[in-house]
Amino acid sequence: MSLRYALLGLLAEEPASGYDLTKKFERVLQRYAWHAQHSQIYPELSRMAADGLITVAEEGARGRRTYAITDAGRDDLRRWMVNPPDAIVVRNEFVLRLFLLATLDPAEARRLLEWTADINAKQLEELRASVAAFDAAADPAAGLPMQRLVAEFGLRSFQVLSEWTEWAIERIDPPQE
Amino acid sequence: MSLRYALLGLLAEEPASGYDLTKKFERVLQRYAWHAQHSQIYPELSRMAADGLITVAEEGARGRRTYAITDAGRDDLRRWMVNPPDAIVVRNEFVLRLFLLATLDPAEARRLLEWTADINAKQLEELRASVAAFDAAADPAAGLPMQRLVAEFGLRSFQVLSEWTEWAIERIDPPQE
DNA sequence: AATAACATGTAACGCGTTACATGATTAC
DNA sequence: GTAATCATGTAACGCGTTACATGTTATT
Repeated sequence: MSLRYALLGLLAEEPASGYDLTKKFERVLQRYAWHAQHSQIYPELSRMAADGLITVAEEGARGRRTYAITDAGRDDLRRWMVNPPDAIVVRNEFVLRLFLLATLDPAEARRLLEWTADINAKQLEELRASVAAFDAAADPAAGLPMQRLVAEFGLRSFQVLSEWTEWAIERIDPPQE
Repeated sequence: MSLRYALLGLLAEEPASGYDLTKKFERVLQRYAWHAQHSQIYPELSRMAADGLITVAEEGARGRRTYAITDAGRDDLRRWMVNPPDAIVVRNEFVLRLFLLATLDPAEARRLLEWTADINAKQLEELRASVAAFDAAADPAAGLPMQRLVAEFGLRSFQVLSEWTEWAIERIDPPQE
């Protein structure tokens, strides 16, 4: 059911088409929170419309259908948001590899960590740039919007992974080649 | 296919039964890396045995079957470990709620963050205790084993979430009740 | 004797991925 | 005119969850 609430949450910010939502998943949610492809999104939007959680707000060119959240949808979303489950369940193939690092020999483990550090550094740089652009444009008198709070969480998470990989590489057996 | 490699990885450390593996998932992997229940684990073990990646090493009381990884299994696992995908895909319902925090009013968002901080603090304490016990028993002359490296990643991740929730709560609109 | 923990199995259903399929509009 | 992007849809298959189902061994 998480897909449904991810979609509802995005539609709570602004109306969007299945195509728009697919792009948002790719650009943002996939790396941190949730993933879905268009083949899953389109049928789910139809079901959500049938359930009265969203409505077609506009029909555009190329069969584009822009959906908007309804009051019933907002209610449903709110209920889900304030009733989190008590167990945290995560699926992260990348972290799974970290857990199984001990099954590699030190040289290979080192290489995997270096790869990790690499792609992480790239993602951190991207996020840093977009946050900097946002901060430059923002009104310093106003409070931080929620989106900025979450971006901060992203920054700090990348930062930790970056520091940890450096720390771990230093501690792996063959200290240098 | 990640389930298969999670199981192979655990069996690479030591032989285990489906029951043992189910417990390991619950205790360790679920929170950070991967999740599976016994109903998924038992059939997968049968398939892995049929594919020659593991073998029944021992049959015990109550129909217990202890599996051990084979050389073919180690090869397969190694191949998977050193060939990570280039996109990071994460499913984390908890982080999804953080992304959708903006859909709640400030008071509710604050409550959700406080709940987050709470369960996070508990998990951090548990991990801290088990790491402290491990460090006390470890030989200071030997290098840190991989498992200790990963535990460090867990500690730092919890630490970041803890600091961030505190930071975010301070920045949410109604500064106090 | 009862309860908890150990131990495995499977059927039904729902969620998620891959692949196939089609067509319109925009930019070069 | 042709390639890229926009835009949607669905079938087949594989992965994951829930629920049902059964029996053994250890502890109190």
